[in-house]
Amino acid sequence: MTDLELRHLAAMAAIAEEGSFGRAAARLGYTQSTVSQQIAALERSVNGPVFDRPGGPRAVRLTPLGAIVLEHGRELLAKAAALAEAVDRFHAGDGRIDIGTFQSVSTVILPVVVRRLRDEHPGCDIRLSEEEPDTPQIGDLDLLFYDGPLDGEVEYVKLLDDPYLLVAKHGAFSRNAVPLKQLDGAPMVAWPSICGQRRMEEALARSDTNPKVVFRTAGNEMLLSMVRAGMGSAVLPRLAIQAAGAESDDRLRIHELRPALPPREIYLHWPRGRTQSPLAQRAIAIAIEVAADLAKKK
Amino acid sequence: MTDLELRHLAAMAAIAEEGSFGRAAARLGYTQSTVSQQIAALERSVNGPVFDRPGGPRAVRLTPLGAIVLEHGRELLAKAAALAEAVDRFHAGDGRIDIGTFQSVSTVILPVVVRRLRDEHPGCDIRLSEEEPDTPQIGDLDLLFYDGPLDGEVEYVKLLDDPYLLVAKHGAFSRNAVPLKQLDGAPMVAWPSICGQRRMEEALARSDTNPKVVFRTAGNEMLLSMVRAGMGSAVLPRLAIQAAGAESDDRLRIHELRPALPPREIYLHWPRGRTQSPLAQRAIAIAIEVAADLAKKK
DNA sequence: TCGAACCATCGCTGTTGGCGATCGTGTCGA
DNA sequence: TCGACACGATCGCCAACAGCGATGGTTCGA
Repeated sequence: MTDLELRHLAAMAAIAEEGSFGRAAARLGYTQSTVSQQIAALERSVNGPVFDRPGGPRAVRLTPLGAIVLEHGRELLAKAAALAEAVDRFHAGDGRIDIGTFQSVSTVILPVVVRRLRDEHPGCDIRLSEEEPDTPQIGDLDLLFYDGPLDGEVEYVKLLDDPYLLVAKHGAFSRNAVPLKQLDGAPMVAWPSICGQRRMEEALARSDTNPKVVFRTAGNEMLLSMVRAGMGSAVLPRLAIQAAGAESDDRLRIHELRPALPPREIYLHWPRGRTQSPLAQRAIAIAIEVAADLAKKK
Repeated sequence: MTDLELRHLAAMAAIAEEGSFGRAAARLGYTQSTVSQQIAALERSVNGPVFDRPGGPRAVRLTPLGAIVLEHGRELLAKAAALAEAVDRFHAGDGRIDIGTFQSVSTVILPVVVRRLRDEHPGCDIRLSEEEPDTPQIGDLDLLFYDGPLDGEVEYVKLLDDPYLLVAKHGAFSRNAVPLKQLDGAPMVAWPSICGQRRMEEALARSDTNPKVVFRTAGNEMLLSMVRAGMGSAVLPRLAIQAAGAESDDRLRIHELRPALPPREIYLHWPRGRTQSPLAQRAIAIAIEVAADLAKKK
């Protein structure tokens, strides 16, 4: 079964269409004798003749066995062509890519990356999944955004530093730059304490600043509403603030912190030692570009 | 596209299932180095790695490209297996056969042949076609029954001689053997004058015997009804008489003719120079057997 | 009867498929 | 930390084979 060769089937199909070994050979770029031997080999492997050769200038003709072989053979050739085309598409950058992200990490970067990827490769199949917050694992993902470097079988790049800023109700703080200490005991709304959020709060604590967190949610809109309502202020990464449109809201004011907190770092991870698809490689490149643009625009 | 080989895909599938080049090699009956080279060749033809080799005792793993190749590859292998199975079935005698017959030629033989063929090969696809009476051609048929040998690109065997007998109303003729001359001017019912029928009537004429044909039809039942009704007698081949059940009808009597007319000869034809399917070969053999049995039973 | 258009076959050659042996490498246990 | 594995990659070798050109055998048509 595995001793039949696609080459032979292709020759057979060509002969069936041309009606002659010689013309088929010319079409395929072979010699007549080669094609003759190919068919002989094919006939050996199906254990019977596939063409009747009437002799003389009359066209060869499929035998009943030949009809069966060719019928299936054409399907095989079609599948082989489909495979070749799929491989070409893959190399051209189409295909599937699985991207993971944790919570709201990169609500700004990821959408831009996805859009540019779709623009470049309209046929590609981009799958996003928001991972559970407790187990940062690459798993079967091609790419994973996370606010910090991960351990294990991964490689990564730091995409950018995302500085923490204070969002407060307009008038709550008079200066543009707010001393950290001023937040000690102050009412705050915040993200759930996972990952980077926990690191940030630990950094606050190391500066003897312990705000009173009165509400936690992962929803940025909700947080800003709470700030506007006077529940408290919020310490958020700049990208999250921009994405939520807090800058253009007159009721809110963005302050820097003094001293500045260590910024949230957004990392892009991918499995180490695994061959990346061209699509994934492109996605990494795009993500780095987009991050660089964001960092430049400050 | 045509440079990929089923062998390589089979190796790839085995590796994907075994998780190791070596185990796959053992399963396929190859050496590890051979399998390694097969995959190398495959990777050359798809222009990229299909497995990541982590090194050490860890299992190899499909790359994204490999996943695509294997996905299509499995289909290819399945198609190849289907081809092999179809070929096997063909050699076992299943398959399609087109049988042609002219008018009522072999109303006895053909049904028996078909029944035995179906019994031997329940999966076979037997197609019968009754041809137009004016153009005896083999065309694309595998087998053709005809009452006489045909010219052209055919081979044939004579299956049997089918003697012409006289069917008359009981009491119309006193003797068992009726002299031909007695039919001269006598009323007769007969088949349409085609093929063997015309030959038979010409033989009558050569003996200066010109019956008066009062009715023609290809329907044997109809003919016998006419005979019973006293319209005339009928000269028919023995097989047709037996098939119509005239022998067991008290109102009818079967007579021999003196001298006997040259018998109807039933021939089986098949295209010359074309390879026959095993099924067709078997059908020919069966037809010859059946005809011999009929001739023996007289 | 010859020529033309076929396919089969033969000898040859460069390539390749498969093998055994060896090497490099990563993992895991002592 | 360091061998002892368990892998796949690679090398050299040999037999097999694919493809080629030339030749031969058939069949049909002029």
